[in-house]
Amino acid sequence: MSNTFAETYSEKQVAKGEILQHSGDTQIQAFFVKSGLLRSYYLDNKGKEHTFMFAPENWFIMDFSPLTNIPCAQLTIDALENSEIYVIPKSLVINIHKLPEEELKNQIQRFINRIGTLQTRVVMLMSATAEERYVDFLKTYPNIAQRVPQKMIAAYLGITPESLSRARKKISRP
Amino acid sequence: MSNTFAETYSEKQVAKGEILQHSGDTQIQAFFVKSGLLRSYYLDNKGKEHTFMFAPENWFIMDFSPLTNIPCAQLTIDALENSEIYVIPKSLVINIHKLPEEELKNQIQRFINRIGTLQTRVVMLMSATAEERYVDFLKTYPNIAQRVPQKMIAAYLGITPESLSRARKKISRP
DNA sequence: ATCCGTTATTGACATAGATCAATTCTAGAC
DNA sequence: GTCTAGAATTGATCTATGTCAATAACGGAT
Repeated sequence: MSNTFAETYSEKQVAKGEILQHSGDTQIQAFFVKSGLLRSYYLDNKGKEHTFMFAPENWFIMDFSPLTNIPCAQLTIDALENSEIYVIPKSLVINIHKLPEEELKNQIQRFINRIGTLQTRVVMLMSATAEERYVDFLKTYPNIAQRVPQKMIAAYLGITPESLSRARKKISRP
Repeated sequence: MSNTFAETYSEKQVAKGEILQHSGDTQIQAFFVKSGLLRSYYLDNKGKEHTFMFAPENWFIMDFSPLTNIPCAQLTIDALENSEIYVIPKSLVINIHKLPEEELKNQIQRFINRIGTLQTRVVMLMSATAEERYVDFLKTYPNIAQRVPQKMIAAYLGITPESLSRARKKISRP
């Protein structure tokens, strides 16, 4: 990150299990993961957790909905490992046109990448079976699969832990 | 749109059924719908169409994947109605930092809105039943439901036309 | 208005994945 | 090391949604 950018964020250590943002919060921030692993998830009205994304080293994570016409955060963000993070104020995300040109370009590219990732995710959720989605997940996030509990991967794929267990079994000895 | 912005796009009339971008294209553009209705969809390896999005008046539509590390377009974009559109070159999407400040802010907000919309879509696909997703669709896009064939709505919701037909029946007389 | 091809509906049946319940496994606390 | 709570696996069902097939309803072209 550029120096100018660095002036505006704050550094923070978070312990495994710590919650950085609650669903319903109106104050929101973005988080950049220097080391460790964060996660965002959606808690549905039946009390079920749905993993929205994992953020390992060098990833940004934030809930964009409060920047649109939705008033408060839909997602909860927590730490799956002890992590070193940068906390980036919302104003810096909204007013990125005030960033130095280099950082502005980076931020725009990050937006585009996020849109691309979500596009692929939507397409996968609509067209692929649970097993195919799991294989795709392994390919896309090879280093994450070992670091998070399987039930959270299942919650990312939109299936139950039981179904994921069966899919894994089927893949290991087909 | 600002005048400066206007210098760079071209206007175009497209007839219903016309294809503006094929999956596999390496040359990509963004389209702004002045009047009419465009659609983007993903064709899976079983030959099934999955509606990615609808773009009625005043919407932008484009396939972002070729702006990430994916080399060519994953989506096909076509016209569901005779439409008047602006064709926006890729360079203008990538180099938005060269836009006048006002238009830059608008474009950033559009990116954020798109991310927010996709976030909600992913959450819905993972946590809601087919019927719930349909009800949500009607609420979110009330004016589109009447204008597009139901099979395309089904393809947007990730269900079959048959299932949508049954869901509709159930809603009309529960 | 009439045709014809596409779209929507309906029914019967199949299946992926969910749910519930019972073990087994594992990692952290002591 | 041993305990213990949560995580993962496995088995037996259940259910939402898909598939296949047949009919009905549109809607554009002539």
